[in-house]
Amino acid sequence: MRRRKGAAIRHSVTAPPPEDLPAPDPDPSLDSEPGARPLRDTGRRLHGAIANRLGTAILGGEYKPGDTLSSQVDFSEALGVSRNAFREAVQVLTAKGLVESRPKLGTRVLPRERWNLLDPDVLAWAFAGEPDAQLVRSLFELRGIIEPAAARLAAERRDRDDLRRMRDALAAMRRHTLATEAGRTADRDFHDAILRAAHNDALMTLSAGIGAVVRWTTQFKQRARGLPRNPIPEHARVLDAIAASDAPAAEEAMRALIDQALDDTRNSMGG
Amino acid sequence: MRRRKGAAIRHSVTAPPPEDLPAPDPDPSLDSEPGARPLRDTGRRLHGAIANRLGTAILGGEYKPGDTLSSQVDFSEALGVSRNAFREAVQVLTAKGLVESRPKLGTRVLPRERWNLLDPDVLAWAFAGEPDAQLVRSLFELRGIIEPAAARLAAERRDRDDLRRMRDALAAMRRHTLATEAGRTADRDFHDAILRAAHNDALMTLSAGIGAVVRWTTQFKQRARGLPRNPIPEHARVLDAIAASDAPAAEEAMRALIDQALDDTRNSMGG
DNA sequence: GCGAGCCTATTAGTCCTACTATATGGTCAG
DNA sequence: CTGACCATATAGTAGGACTAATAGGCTCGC
Repeated sequence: MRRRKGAAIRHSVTAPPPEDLPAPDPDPSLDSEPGARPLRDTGRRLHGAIANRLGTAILGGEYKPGDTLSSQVDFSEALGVSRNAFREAVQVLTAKGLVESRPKLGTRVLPRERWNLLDPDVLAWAFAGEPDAQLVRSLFELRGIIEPAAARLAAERRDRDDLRRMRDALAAMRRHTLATEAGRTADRDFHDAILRAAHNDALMTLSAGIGAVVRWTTQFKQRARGLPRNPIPEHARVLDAIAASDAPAAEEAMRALIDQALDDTRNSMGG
Repeated sequence: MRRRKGAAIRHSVTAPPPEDLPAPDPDPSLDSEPGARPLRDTGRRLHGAIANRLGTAILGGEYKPGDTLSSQVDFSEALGVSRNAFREAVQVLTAKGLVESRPKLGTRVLPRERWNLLDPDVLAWAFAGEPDAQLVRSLFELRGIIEPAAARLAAERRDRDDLRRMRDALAAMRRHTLATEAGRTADRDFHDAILRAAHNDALMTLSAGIGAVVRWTTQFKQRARGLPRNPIPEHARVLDAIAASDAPAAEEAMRALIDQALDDTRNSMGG
């Protein structure tokens, strides 16, 4: 009886005390009825799964800034997890600036400007539901600021490894197309390689966030229209300029690339 | 019948480590050595204080990427806190990309590129000790990319409130100087107001990080030399351009401002 | 001798329960 | 009306017990 697939959250396999809780949910001892709340699929560790759920709920607007969550006792009980696991999830959200907890006041959702929108997890939560058009626009604008500058720096500082990474990624983009998951990953790798090639730790930190944006918006474009435009030539132009150490050309090529992507995204979102 | 705790002793009132006495830890062998470490001053809540301590230790190079921390049982015991509080601190660090925990492997410090360097807390930890010159350079480079672009956008989009915030901040900078804490706060507020005036959520998120950099580096400059240069005229030029909706001038003025700040910082760091 | 696979020891993960600290809001004395 | 104080709700901390995952050693078959 060791292997209990995904169903049971309770650890105690021995029969729980019969009357210790009213338990509206039929605490599945052996039936894997996920009707209530899976809660495990969202992440491997339990507190991570809870953080994911809360995070997507907040980013999805289910809880708005200023709202107060149910008390930790009630909420953890409602989820069927220990208060401990729930608290650790809250710590994660707190660390990302989404909520704030104080005794007697409870746990409240912070105003948007406190959110760490560029945190990879937060971005993933933001794109878990329908992406907010306003947010996508903001992120593209940020890309339009960061990436051309990064391309310029990359043209000045790239080393052999940087170029290899970029070439590999571009080749992978050619092989698979952006219609495939592998292709989108390659696209993200390409942009990531450029950020790395700038040899700037602060920029590299943004890579995770920008990579997420690249990936999600690309997927979104694909879903909306057929194959918008072939993005390979634009990418190749950026690569060539960086390989040639032509900083102004690299910056300009990257700007063109992003403008095109923004244009396609705008069309597919009707904005 | 596993939990038969009925006979548990009713929490003896004899407090084990009472208040004023710092409770000389019997065995300060492992990770914490001097018994007189308050551990509460670093943050209001205990797990926050632990996170601060660990974060500064990691950012300060005390633990290097790949290192494994002592086991949670040992470490929490060495700190004299419950494993619970310690675990919550670890969750915070995990959320910021500093460490990763897995059973049997323990808690390991992640490679630098996984760190959320732009997280305000992480930046604070980075500047808690001697700032790494390389990191400061990276952050200034990022400022040089972000802030001129933000100033350009601000010139196009600023509203009445934005201008008021900027004017107030500049006035406060004039009143107090950068030699005072209030003056540095005003400096940060000025830059923050510009980021806000760009009306871009993603940029606003960077405001917290950039604000921290502004503040810390300014303080550092002050400590190193007397009064380097009067930065007010440069700031005023930026404000004027934004007020006049002159986007190119705003961008250029901001670029000049940052170049000057970078120059001063470089001189004071000998880099 | 050597590799596949079981075994074990270690460590994080989860749960439970009880208690403390903090902040709000209402109450009562002055 | 005002201020101090108490009641209450909620997060914070503690410590103990059990579970799950897994690296590394050990056994055993080949």
